Amino acid sequence: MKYSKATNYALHTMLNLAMSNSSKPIGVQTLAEQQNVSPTYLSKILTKLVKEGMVSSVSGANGGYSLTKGWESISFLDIIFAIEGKSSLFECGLDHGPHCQIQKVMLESEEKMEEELRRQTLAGLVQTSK
Amino acid sequence: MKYSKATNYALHTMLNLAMSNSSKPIGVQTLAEQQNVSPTYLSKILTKLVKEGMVSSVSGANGGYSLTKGWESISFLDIIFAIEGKSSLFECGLDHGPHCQIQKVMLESEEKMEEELRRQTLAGLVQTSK
DNA sequence: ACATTATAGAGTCTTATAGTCTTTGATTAA
DNA sequence: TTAATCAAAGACTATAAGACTCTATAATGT
Ligand code: SF4
Ligand code: SF4
Repeated sequence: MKYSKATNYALHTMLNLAMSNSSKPIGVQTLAEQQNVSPTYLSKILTKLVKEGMVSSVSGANGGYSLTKGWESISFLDIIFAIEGKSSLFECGLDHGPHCQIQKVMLESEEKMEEELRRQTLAGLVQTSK
Repeated sequence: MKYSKATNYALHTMLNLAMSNSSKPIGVQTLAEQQNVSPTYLSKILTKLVKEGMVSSVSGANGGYSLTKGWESISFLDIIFAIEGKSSLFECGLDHGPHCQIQKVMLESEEKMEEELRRQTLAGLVQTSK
């Protein structure tokens, strides 16, 4: 069980966008160079972030990607969910009702991690990264 | 990113062993029936648990598996680590030193989950499951 | 000896991840 | 209005991981 590389790329890209804070959008070409990843692949990842409303894109010359308003409060969890999906890490298939302790423990522990990931915002990341 | 089915089997098997608490070992055949999984596959999972010292096995007629002494304090995390391995969920490959905030956040959040999984023991599970 | 049961390894099947290539569509600058 | 520039979408391929299966071997009790 590992985070996908796509999640890694997404986190770094969001940090890059947040740091550069230029008014003009940044092209996928540039973003890709900073992480040794192919532009076409990164663009698929960026499209997911756009669909979640964290990033806005503009086509055409001088186009590219930029963070949307309110980016400061985007959390790690938001980014991770955008890429990995929102479903639980533990799924047994069956459902033996509310007395199932296994599920309870697994889900609660996962929730602890998510709480922390929700607490950490892009703004906080930028703050400590520069 | 999901837990593997093997982890699921391992957790259920450990619970089954803990609940049945018979003095005689239980064969993989029996353990497999309780979860609709093939005996040969479950045996591979059990072998991992044996190697971690949580379960002891005896070959031959009337053989099978049983929990080792001190099973009460085995945690969810112990079981999960035995199957999934102990490496971190987030690995970026590179290492940009201690000022890397991305890694810091990811690892700390993971640690929160593990704390909780460490707190939950087999004994506690049995207690609330019967 | 013989039946029973765990262990080990190779081998298969399926699914998910990671990535490429190509086409289309939007936008801007000339 | 045309050409260049960029994102979006989809089909496609490749690699790796997960989820098994099969067979052979070793240990143990009767
Ligand atoms: S006991 Fe709980 S974890 Fe196990 S199969 Fe039933 S619902 Fe799922
Ligand atoms: S910045 Fe941190 S997470 Fe990113 S590659 Fe460097 S060490 Fe890894």
